[in-house]
Amino acid sequence: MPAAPDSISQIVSPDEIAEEDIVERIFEAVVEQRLPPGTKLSESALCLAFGVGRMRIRRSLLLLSSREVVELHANRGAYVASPTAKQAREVFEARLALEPTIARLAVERAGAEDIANLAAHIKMEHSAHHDDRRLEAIRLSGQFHILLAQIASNAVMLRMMKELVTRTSLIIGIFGGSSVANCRDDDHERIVCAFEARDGQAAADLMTEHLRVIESSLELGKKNRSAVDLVSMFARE
Amino acid sequence: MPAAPDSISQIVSPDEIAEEDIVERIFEAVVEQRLPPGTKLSESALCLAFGVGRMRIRRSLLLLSSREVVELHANRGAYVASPTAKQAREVFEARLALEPTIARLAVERAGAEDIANLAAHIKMEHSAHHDDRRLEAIRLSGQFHILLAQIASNAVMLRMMKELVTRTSLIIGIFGGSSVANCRDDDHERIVCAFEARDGQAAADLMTEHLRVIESSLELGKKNRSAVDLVSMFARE
DNA sequence: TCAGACTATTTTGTTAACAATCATGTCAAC
DNA sequence: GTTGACATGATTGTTAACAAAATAGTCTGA
Repeated sequence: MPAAPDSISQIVSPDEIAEEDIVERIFEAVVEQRLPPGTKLSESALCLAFGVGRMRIRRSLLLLSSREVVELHANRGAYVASPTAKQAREVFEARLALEPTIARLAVERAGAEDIANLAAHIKMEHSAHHDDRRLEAIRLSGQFHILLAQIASNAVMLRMMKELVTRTSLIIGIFGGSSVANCRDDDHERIVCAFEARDGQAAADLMTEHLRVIESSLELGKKNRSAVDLVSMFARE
Repeated sequence: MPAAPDSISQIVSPDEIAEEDIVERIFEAVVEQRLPPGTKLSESALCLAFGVGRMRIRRSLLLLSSREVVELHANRGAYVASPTAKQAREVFEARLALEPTIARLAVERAGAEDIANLAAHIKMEHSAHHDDRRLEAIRLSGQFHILLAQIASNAVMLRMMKELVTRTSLIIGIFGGSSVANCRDDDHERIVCAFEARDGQAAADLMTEHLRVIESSLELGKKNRSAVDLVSMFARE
């Protein structure tokens, strides 16, 4: 019998973490490239890490796999996904279909506060980039695109974008040539300028160009990493 | 010791159904409106229906909820989702962002066989509509949009479209005025004509118009069905 | 020294029993 | 007769033990 059932209206019990949060946390870790492609995600380790039972971890991994951020191999466990070149092209094709529209909608619907947030975000990106805080820079770079989807106020597209941004981090981890950072924040700045000018079409066009630049900076059609990599690595000529 | 481990390369054991198949089956049932919004999906019933254990049903329901086709209420079970008007607008906004691009890509990539399949599909739609096989007509109508995504050869967008088409069926079930069938198959026919003319831009434009017509035929901004419905239903004026 | 088979341990997958919550129906009191 | 509390039944959520698979390690034999 509960002593004081006064305001138990907290949605979740305070000491337990929901699987949605676990999914979100792993998404973040992948975006920041703290979890590189192919990393094994053993159940026991995750149980320890999050302090929850195996069932909850199992459900979280299933959700992650349904978003194609982790691969589930039967009887062998869960691994951070390693997108193929084909999948990489598909992800960018989807982003090119979605994000210009998102940018246009976001411009139409942005309030003064939203634009202020965007400006502040750009500043944070700049300073992170300037101070060589690489992890933070990567995280903010992805977050910018999420922020646009939030301003566009469309939950469906927001969810899609979270998945696509996360997978893009994996793609950059695999196919990103050594020099490639993530997004050039100059591009982001120009997009914010389009916001301040209230020019939706310009924002959409800039976004299209931005995505094209990122994709073309990748070395698709090259290594697959792992199996094939070894073959070519030791090929004699 | 296996007697003949010769070609056990069947991916799944033959007598057991995978949760992916269960998800697919329920998707189909929702598309065909055999599972109306709000239908309770009790675990025991589904266990009986698919002849599998509770765990697999549980996982399937989790996957379905992550696609927003079923709602999971804690301690109360799973129900077929009842999209709100807001969600309906978001779904159509996402479709308007994705499907014109999909149509254009599909035209670019369609082989002779694909176009033949599309023509055959239109015929089936016509005959189903003519013979008043309503269930079949609805199913084919949604299938047309999936077929385009398949021809576009983009797994990411194909998965998104399966979700959006399924949710659209729920939306039509709730907000579709009495007269609204699903898609007018004339629209589909015109899109196939654009394929035969190899005119990607025309296909994209026709798709945009097609989606706008469907959305505008809905009665959004009206009933929510269920709770609110009762209030207004018994309101004295 | 290396290859192959065998054993042991770890890790994943499944099942079943248990606990908790919610819905239904009943009964008493006003 | 209606409202409230109460008890019962059914359904969901969780835990723990068990089974199966895969990996790692060891040993034997060329």
